[in-house]
Amino acid sequence: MPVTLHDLARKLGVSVATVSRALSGAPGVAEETRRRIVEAAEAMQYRPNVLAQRLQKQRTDTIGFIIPTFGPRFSDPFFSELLAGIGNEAAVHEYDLLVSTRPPGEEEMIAYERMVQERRVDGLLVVRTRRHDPRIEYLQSHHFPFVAFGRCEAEEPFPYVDVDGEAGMYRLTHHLIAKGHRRIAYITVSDALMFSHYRIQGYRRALEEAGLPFDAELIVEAGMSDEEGFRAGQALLRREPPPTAIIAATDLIALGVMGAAESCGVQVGSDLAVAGFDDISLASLAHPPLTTLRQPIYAIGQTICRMLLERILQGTIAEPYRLLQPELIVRASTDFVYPSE
Amino acid sequence: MPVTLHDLARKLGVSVATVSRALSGAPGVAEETRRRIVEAAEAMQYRPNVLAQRLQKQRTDTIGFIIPTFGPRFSDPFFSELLAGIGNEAAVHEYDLLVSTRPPGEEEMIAYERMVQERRVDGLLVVRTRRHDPRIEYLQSHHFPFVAFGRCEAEEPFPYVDVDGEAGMYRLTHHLIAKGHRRIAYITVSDALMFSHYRIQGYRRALEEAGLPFDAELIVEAGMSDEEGFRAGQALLRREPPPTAIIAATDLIALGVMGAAESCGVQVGSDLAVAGFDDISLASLAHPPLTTLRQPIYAIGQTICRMLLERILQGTIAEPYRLLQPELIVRASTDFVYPSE
DNA sequence: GTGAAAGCGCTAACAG
DNA sequence: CTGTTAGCGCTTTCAC
Repeated sequence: MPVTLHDLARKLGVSVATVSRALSGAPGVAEETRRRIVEAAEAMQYRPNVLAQRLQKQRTDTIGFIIPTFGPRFSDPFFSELLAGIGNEAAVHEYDLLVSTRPPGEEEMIAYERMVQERRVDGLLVVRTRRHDPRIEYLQSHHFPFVAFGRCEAEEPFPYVDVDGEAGMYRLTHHLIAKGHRRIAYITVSDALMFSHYRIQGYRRALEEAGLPFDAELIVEAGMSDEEGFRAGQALLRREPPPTAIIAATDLIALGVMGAAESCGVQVGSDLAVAGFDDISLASLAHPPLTTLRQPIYAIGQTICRMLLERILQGTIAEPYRLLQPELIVRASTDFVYPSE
Repeated sequence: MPVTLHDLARKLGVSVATVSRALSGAPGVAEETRRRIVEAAEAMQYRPNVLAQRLQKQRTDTIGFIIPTFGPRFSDPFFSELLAGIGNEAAVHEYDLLVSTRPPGEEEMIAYERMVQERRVDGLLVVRTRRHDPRIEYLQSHHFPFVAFGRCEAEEPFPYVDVDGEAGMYRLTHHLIAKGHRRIAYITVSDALMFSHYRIQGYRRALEEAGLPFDAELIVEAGMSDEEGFRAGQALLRREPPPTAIIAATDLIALGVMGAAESCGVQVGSDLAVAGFDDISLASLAHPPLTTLRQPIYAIGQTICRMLLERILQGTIAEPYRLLQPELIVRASTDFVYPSE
């Protein structure tokens, strides 16, 4: 049986109120009394019952993070780093982090409703936003504190951190054009995902500005895995004539493309340029190393967590809209000049 | 202001006890009364306050998972899949999952003490066990429910799921020997990690049984990242004579080794065999595809979670010690015969 | 400076 | 079958 405030109070011959005050550092306790209480608490190994504290305070001291869609073979190198950033930041502020998945076969919104309506958490982090995002609409309509990683096409503004995928892909495409490429293919993921929507726009803008035709044959949509990238890459390499460069919406997909090139006997880094987005750690170790756009995932995790705590604790966020610029990392997979036709 | 049991009771002219019973499905409520209550609850959008329920029941309905050591650039493709398994299983049983990291600069045990002593969770999942594991000793001494992924050299037995790394590496090494290799190098990680300890033992046993000498020159210790694998691979390839095969303790390391081979102009799949352990999704897409030992990570996550819930709910676990056999997946990185000397 | 007492919202024993 | 009551362990007025 754990020691309670009551036990301590009885032992010391004071009231529970005094003990509570002394331990919480509230004013109005004689220094001498406080000392005695703190000492006894130490000696008796007193630990507050967080459940009781929470019920009384009507706060959970917990933030929530609902992991976006999940299959058995979900594997995202990206995700662990984001979680590390969030988790560490939460821990620093002594907040618990509740992680939830959508149980197999369950509606996604149910997880959100549980969190919000049953008040399991004080605030939520939303990631991988969609253009029209019911989660965000729901949270807004319930005035529930949240911060998103990613923007979305919502009526009301909301606090977010995002990486400027449009600008990033623009610069990357521009880089490829400067290297002499004219047939630049693009592997996109679902346009319903906000980041995907922005990224492909950057690609299109760069083509336009360079006066290059937009060729629907060179656009393929794939799922967000290396396996899917492999398939999409193969499909693109069968085009006639084939592209001389392939941009993938994510590094994971780009790694799949490199596998596909290998399987087709195409040499990445001389016959074909390949580039991705994210700069996962494997990008620099691929053969050849992969050109990509780096986003500071760990720092983003920290930032969205800190912003959410700001919102919860102070009711407002000093700098609620943050758009970060990704850094173009040119590596051997694109660092060669393609001979002009 | 959310609707409480009290509000409902007053509205319906019954007592809170009756409402509580009706909603929880407890016996002893007239069918007609129950119907009225359930209807009203629905209509008024009643949601139980989980904090109050927990305080009263003295259970948190939450399990905890403390993520092992974490740097800013922590990135483990492996980990997201494990978390998916755990999270989905917890959700199915309506348990919350509390994920905690060790805040930067804090002792690891502090996170465990918080969880246990402040009763934030009903049980814990421990992963990446160490030979001598203070976390496990601590949990045992406090009689706190937990299940581990991995064994350890503890006095008292404890429930775990593990993959037989010794047997796996034995079979893999045997496979390489059968392919004609005689100089088989091994990249290990810290021997303090239980899985690492077992894996290298399988390698040694296979060498012994084949009558091959054990050459300390061919063993290198590395950290658990692709970058470290790259460095270790380079070091091994500089040996004189170099190994004809390299086994890495993990796939991530093996991928780094393949990068190193590339950088040294060594052809993996003909000059050099490389193999790993885990079967992460990138293994099959490497160039050439990587031979490895597959462990069913998602299923392991589900299983340790289910076992923990069994322990919490029933006090005991039907099958508390589970040792799974990894599956040897032979791919092109080792699937060639090395000419005998 | 300290104590008594009233809850936070819920469950469960005990009566009726 | 239903209501009354007593907590779960803590914080926080309000008196003294």
